[in-house]
Amino acid sequence: MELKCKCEYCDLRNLFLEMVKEEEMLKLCAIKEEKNFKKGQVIIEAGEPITNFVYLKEGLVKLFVESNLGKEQIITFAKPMDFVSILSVFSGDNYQYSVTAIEDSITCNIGFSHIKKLIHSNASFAANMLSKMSRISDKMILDMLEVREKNLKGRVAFILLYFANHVYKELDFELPVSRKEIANYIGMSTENVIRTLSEFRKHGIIKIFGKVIEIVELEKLQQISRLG
Amino acid sequence: MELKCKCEYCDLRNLFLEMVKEEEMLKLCAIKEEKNFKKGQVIIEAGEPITNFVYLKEGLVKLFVESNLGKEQIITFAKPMDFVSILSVFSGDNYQYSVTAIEDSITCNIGFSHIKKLIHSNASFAANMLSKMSRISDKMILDMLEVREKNLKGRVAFILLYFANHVYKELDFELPVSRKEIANYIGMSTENVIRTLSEFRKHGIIKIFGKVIEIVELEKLQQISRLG
DNA sequence: CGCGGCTTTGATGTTCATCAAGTAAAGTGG
DNA sequence: CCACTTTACTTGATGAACATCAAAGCCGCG
Repeated sequence: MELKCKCEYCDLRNLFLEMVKEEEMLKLCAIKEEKNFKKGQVIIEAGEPITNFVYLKEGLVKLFVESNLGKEQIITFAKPMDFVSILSVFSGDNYQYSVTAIEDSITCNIGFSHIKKLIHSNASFAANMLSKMSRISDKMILDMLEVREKNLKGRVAFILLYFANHVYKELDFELPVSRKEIANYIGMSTENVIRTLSEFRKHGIIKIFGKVIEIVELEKLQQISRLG
Repeated sequence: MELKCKCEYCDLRNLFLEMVKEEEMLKLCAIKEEKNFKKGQVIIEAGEPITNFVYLKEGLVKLFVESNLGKEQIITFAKPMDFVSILSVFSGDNYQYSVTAIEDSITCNIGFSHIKKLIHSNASFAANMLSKMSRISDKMILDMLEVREKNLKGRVAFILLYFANHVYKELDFELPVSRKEIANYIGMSTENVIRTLSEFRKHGIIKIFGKVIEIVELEKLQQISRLG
């Protein structure tokens, strides 16, 4: 059988567009645009008008806003198959959050007007979107609450476990973020993030080779995250 | 003209069900159930299976979760016309958050299966829901971030202004929440919330009569909230 | 009336931010 | 490729912000 469109085999299709008929799919496939971003490049700038519906196909990104005094507040990280733009996409005309690649990334962009049309004409698609959005917003809120109730050590342990368990699925990985970015995510100072990492190292809980982290005592780290 | 259903004049209808046709409306009207809750009563318990789609018609409620150690973490407050159940409603089979009345409240409940049917058959309704949900989740997240970047005084000022500006629209109002609940919302200790209120009082920024608060120096309070 | 929860204030200690200073790493222009 | 600049990282010292503990008054409620 001839492959009419690469999208047919794209995981994103299964995750987000499963409710779309063949015919629609081909149309979207023709319209969609893939974009490459180098580590550090801006994908979406808060305040910009929403023109595209953006998925992350490969890589890793951070969502953040700037606080009153220009300090970056990281809301969450997103992996492939996570949304990138979806949260504010339906809420207004402008993006509420900025998105930046923290690893080389590829996005799949679909003109927003097309998605809008789809939603207004295909109830199953809309329902599906609703449920996905709901799950994502739930998760983000629960995550923020979980982080908030922890102390410094607990928060640092939490983010290490996040990368180990949910992103890389290895105990040995290269941190895609700077110490400062960790600080901006967990809401603590950079110095104290570093101090805590050093402390974990001194106690033999982790090993540090620059950006590379190896979790040695997983259970201890989990315990710190739970109780902290 | 004969009034077939009280819902025709309900504000909720305009806000949430505007996309529904007359015929559907009458059906929902017959199905819907209004419930009264006294201050303090539980409306939704986290973990319960989702059976109803719940709006707040009158009153004031708090949404919260229990942290690991049984400590209440308040996520947000909801006024009439705000959602109550909508956030987790589409994300899974169980409520993720608990909801309790902090003032005498009336909810309008619609069996969830009916809403589901509507969403799957009426794309405009689904699209409308999507946009409302998106706005709410955006607002909640931005609020949480805003609170997080403030210090103790800034946070207390923020919540006073929230009640004054968004809930009661008066500078003189009765706090519907205990000091402890304020603490659980802004993520600080009860004692320090009290201390801060006392300090505001000593500085002539507010007056306190038990639960009743009068904001005297609005601009100062706004300044504290901004800079804090 | 008396009990338990809410409120208030003070005293104390911990946690964390900030400041300072130095090293390492990474980008930049010649 | 090297000097230069900038940015990231690290550690220590200090002080501020905040939690916690303790004790007492208050209020509502059975």
